[in-house]
Amino acid sequence: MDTHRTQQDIRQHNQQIILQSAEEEFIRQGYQGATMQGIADRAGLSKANVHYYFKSKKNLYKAVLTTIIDEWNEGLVSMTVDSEPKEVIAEFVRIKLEQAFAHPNRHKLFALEVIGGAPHLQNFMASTMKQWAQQKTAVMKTWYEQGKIGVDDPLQLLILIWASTQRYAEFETEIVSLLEKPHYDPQDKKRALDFLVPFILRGCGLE
Amino acid sequence: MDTHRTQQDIRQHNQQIILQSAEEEFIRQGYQGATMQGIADRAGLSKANVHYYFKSKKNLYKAVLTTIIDEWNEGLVSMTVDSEPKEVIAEFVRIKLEQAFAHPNRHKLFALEVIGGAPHLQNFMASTMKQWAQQKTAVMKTWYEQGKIGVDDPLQLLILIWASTQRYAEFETEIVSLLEKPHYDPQDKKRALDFLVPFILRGCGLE
DNA sequence: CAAAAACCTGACCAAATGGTCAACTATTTT
DNA sequence: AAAATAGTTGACCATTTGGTCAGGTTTTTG
Repeated sequence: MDTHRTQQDIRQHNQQIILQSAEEEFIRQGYQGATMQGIADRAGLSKANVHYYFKSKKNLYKAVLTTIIDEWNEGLVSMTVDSEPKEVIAEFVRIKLEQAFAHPNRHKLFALEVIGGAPHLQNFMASTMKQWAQQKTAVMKTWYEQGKIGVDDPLQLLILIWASTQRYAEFETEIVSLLEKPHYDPQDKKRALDFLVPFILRGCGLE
Repeated sequence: MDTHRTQQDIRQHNQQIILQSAEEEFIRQGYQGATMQGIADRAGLSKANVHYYFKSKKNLYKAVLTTIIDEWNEGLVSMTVDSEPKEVIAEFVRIKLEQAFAHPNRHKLFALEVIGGAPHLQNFMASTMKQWAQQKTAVMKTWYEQGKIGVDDPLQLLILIWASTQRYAEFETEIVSLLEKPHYDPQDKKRALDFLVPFILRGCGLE
């Protein structure tokens, strides 16, 4: 039918569909369990063709992980000593929850990596993530000292916010089962948001 | 040296060391990635001997999962309409956090299963866990209607408590990295507890 | 103490899988 | 339009791995 796809289109399309297929296979089967054949089938390509775009399984896996890490910086709340804590924290929870519902698979794969000891993420966690966390906790510590917030251990707060938002992505299977639905519907994100934001603000002694 | 181990001792010891080795291998490598040879090596037994005790890899994996599910019921807080919400919730958080620090591997494996779609846990999640959650949320709903608690969506609260406590087990790698330590030390559990209990109680509008 | 039962293992297989490559087709360039 | 470049694939291979089994050793039983 469309006999005239440019090579650019072909390349872009195939690379993307392979990455997406790989992401799902890696989540469902784990790194070792996922097969190049399975990824190829899901993508509707031949196994050899997948190898044409990604030299090896490890190479493909790293490409998938890179996508995830690149996304990590999206929508990071700017947080300074002069910001209004209530606004910043609420916005942070909102963004994290948005991401969790928008890209559950990426959160799942990230979680799989961390649980398995983060063999491919050590560099990222030891540098980017650690620095980011240290900067944020320093600001929050100042807030505490100025009496603007009721939490004296900001790292614990950060862990709780990550945990409570990302949970909706990582444990989708469990939560959806408890909700007795096959999938999330838009209301579920709203329910989570309407619960989490006030709850966390109260926890912080705000509002 | 100890030439006179009874067969009962041998059996018990080997089964246990195999289960423990398998648990670690399954976490580190995933189900497919874990090899019977690797499990045998870690246990200090021959591969054939592992097969002597557990007929197949799938069989061994199910045995490991069963251990985890059996433990699930340990220390479940009794929660009735007449209980004092503040006490019950604080105790629940305490127990969950205790379990997370005491058995991180089991939480990790459970999480791996759920993230991967819970192929081996569907029965458990659809029956035991769902019924338990429904019973607890019903009680909390009554608390809310009686004005004893400031949370109107108990399931969200349950999810948050699970998420924020189990996180310390599942994401041990990440948290330990942020703490700049090789392992948790006893103070870390205390820090988590001292943060979480008051935070969650405030979130619930208690205290 | 000898027969039975339980425990243990090296050697071996069939199946699955990551990866390669020569040859083929489609697109782009000159 | 033909040469060059990029995309595609079936067939093939080396390696790994779950699982088996005959025959061995140790413990228990009568």
